[in-house]
Amino acid sequence: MAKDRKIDMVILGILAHQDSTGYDIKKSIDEGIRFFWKGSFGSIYPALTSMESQGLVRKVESEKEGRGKIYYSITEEGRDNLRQWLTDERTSNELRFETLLKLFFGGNVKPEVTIHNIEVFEEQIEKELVFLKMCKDNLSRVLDEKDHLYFYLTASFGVDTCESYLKWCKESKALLKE
Amino acid sequence: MAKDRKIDMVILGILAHQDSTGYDIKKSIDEGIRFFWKGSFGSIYPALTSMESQGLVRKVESEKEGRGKIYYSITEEGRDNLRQWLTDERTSNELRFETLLKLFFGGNVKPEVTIHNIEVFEEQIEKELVFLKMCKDNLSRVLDEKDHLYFYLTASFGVDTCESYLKWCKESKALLKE
DNA sequence: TGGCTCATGTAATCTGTTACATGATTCT
DNA sequence: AGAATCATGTAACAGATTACATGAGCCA
Repeated sequence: MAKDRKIDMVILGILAHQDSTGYDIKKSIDEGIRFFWKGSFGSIYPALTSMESQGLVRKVESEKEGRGKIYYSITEEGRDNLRQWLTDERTSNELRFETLLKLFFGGNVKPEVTIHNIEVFEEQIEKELVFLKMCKDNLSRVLDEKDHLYFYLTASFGVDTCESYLKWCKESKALLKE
Repeated sequence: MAKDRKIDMVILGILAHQDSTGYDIKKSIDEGIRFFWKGSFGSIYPALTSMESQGLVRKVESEKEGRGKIYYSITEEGRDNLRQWLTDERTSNELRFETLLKLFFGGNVKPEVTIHNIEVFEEQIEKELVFLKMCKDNLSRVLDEKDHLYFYLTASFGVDTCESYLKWCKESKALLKE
């Protein structure tokens, strides 16, 4: 049984879609799931090494001696592992919003400080929303490919959530300005 | 300058509202901010010890030799630290939703598996929503006390967000059932 | 030639969780 | 008396980030 390390599952999921280098994996994370997951080189490379020794992934022989670039491919055992995790009901969902922490403790500073904090949050979310809408839009045009419906639903979640955040920001600022 | 450890700020924020024991702090976290923040005894007690040696909190002389129970109080330096953090624009907001990860990689299993995962998520959120609505409701009746408006806004964020999640769940399940 | 991005990897460190150990107090 | 909850604390470990070290390939 594989460890419960989530980065392993992220990597397996990405490799199940297409062979990738560690560098590619980092990009896939940053571009595809950054709204709800992060990953650094410092976790990706060691994970690849340990997963190779477990037989979950394997190095693809670099054609034309691509030198330096190391592509990884998922093995059948890796796919089994991935499916097992996907089927497992135990799922942890965590929010870690420092903005909400600062809001909760807002009574210790002037209301303007909290209003400003909300505005900073608002700007972050507005940027994220632009990005997510673009993803959703692009995906809506290629829904014929199997995996894309899932990518689309994920992007939709992000869009809906961000819009809900922004609505709350406006209402809260109004309440604080009273 | 204090470390950037977030648990320290959580503790300072709670102590700014009222003197507490480590045990109380854990309860406050679980009851007040669990929607977006977690904390365990294993992080709270060591943090209290180190913050005392930094002069950010101090032990309250336990009247009547309360034996065993150790109340902490925030110091002026602690308050300064808290306000400094509240005023600092740098704020990290992170989602870590395993459910979305499983959704994103849903192409590797039958649609029913993903639908079921969404349903599990839905149930979690429904429970959380009941709790958050209760908090919001209670707080709406005591908005006269200074800090309560901030608690109320935080609970509102939770309610709005959960409702948005639930709407998305319904729509996504419908799409997947096609 | 200089700078940017591509690309891999390691070491130090941080932060926190889990599990355990221990015992007091309160409720039934 | 026994169970549940209150209460504090430690040790082992997990999981990840940051900064660093290193160097290739490409473009202007």
